[in-house]
Amino acid sequence: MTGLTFNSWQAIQDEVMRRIHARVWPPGTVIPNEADLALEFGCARATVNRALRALAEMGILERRRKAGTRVALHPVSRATLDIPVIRQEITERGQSYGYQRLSCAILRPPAEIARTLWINPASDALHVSALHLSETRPFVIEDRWINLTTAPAAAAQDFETLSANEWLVVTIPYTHGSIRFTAAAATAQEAELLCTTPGAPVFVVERLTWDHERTVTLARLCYGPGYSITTGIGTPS
Amino acid sequence: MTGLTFNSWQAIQDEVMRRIHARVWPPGTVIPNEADLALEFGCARATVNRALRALAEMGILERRRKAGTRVALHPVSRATLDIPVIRQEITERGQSYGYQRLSCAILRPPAEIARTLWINPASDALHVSALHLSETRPFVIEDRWINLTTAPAAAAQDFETLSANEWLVVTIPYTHGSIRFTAAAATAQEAELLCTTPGAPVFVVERLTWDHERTVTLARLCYGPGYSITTGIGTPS
DNA sequence: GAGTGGTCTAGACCACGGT
DNA sequence: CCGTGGTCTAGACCACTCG
Repeated sequence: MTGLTFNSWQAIQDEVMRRIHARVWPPGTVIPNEADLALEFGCARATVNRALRALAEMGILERRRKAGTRVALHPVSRATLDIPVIRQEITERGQSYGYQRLSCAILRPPAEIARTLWINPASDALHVSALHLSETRPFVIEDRWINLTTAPAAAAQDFETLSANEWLVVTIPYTHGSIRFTAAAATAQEAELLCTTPGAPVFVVERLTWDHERTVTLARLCYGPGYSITTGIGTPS
Repeated sequence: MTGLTFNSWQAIQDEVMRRIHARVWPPGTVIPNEADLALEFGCARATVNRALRALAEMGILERRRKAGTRVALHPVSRATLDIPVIRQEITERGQSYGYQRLSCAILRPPAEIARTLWINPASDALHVSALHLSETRPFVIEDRWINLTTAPAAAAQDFETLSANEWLVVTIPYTHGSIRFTAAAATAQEAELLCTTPGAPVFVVERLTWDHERTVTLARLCYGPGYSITTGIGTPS
C-alpha cells in the first residue's frame, strides 16, 4: 500500500468511480470522509471536495453534513436538456425560420389556466397563439397565456412579427419554472395547422415560468409528427 | 462607490444575475475577468470562480481561456431530468410494481439495430421484451437489444422475474449514452399490451448506452396514454 | 507571447444535523 | 455536543487560446 497520489480532481473522481464499479464501495456504503480521503490520495481536502461534489451533482453520491457521503442506492440517469428559443431550434438545423401569428387577445382565462397561473379567475390575461414554421412547413404551435400582473408591458405588444417566445426572454426575466413533456392526439384544429390528421400523435411541451413568487407565462408547444428531443446522459453507476 | 463586499459565492452569483437582467451586461458582453471582479467584490478569486462556473454550467455565461467570460447570446432553458429505474418510477408514485416478461431470445438483429449498436450484422444479440405494470395496469413496454460482446453475462439470464432494466444497472456499468424522446402512434401489438387502441399516441423513450468505446444496450420504452415527464428549470436570463 | 480561466494547496471558520 | 461537509482565503502554477 504505497498509496499513489492523485493530484487532479478528475483523477480522484475516476478512482472513486472505479471503487464503486468494483464494489469496493457498494451502493449504500458510507465512504470515508473528505479529510481521510485527502490523506489517502495525497492531496488537499478541497480537491477531494471538488470531485465528490461533482459526483453528488450527477446523482451517484449522496452527501449530508455529519452523516457523511454514501453511494446512492438507486442509480438514476441524469440528463440535461437544453431548451432553446424556437427560432434557434430551427435555424440550428440549417433551416429557415418562419413565424405566423394566429391570435392575440386579452381574455378571461379558463378556470384551469387561471388556477395554474395563480391569477384571479375574474381578471384578464393575455392569450397569444402562433405557428412557427421550418422551411415553410409548420413546425410547432405555440399556445400561450401571459400573466399581465407580472408582465404588464405585454399588453402593448401585438406579437405580429415577433413571437411571444422571443419577446419574453429578452423582456421579462424569470427565476425558475417547470416543464412537462407528453404525447397527445392532435385535435382537429391542431391537425389542420400542422398539416396532419386529427388524432395523429403530437409531442407536447408545457412550460410554466415564475419570477420569484409570481407566475409569468404558461406555454403549450405542440410539435408535429416526427419531432424528437435528443440529449446525452452522464456517467452513473 | 464604496463597493459593498460580497463574501459568498451565492451573493456574487445573484449580483452577476442582477447585472445581466438590468442590462448592465447585455447578452454578448464580455464581463471583467475574475481577478478584477474579485477586487471589486472584495473576495478571493476562487470565490468569483465558483460563482461564474456555476452560471456557465447553467448556460448563462460562456467562458473561454484568454477570451474571457461573456453573457450567452441565446438564452436556453437548461433542465435536468432524472431518469430512474422503472420499478422506482412506479413505486415512488406509491403504486405497486408488476413485471411480466414477454420474450427473451438470442437473435440476428435487424440491420438498423445492428448499425446503432455498432455490431456485426451477421452476429447475434440478445433481445428482451417485457411489460412493466403499475397496480396491475400496463405502464410501459420495454423492448431491448443487448450487445453480447460487451455484456456476455446477459446470455445466461432469462429475465423471467428480474427486468433487464434492473439487471443491467447493477451488473454492466456504462460511462455515457444518449436518450431520445418522441411521440408515436401505438402499433396494433403495442395497443393491445397497453390496453389502448391502435394509433393512440404513446410516449417513446429510446436509450442507447456505452461503456467506453463499446455499446451496451439499446432500449425502447413505450409509455401508455397519459404518461408525462415533469421537471424544473433553472434561472436563465 | 501573454492574458485568462482552471486548478491545487494549506489552513481556517462556519452551519447543519446526527447522537 | 461535535463530526462532517460547505465554503472562503491568499497565493501559486498551469493550460489553453487568442491576437
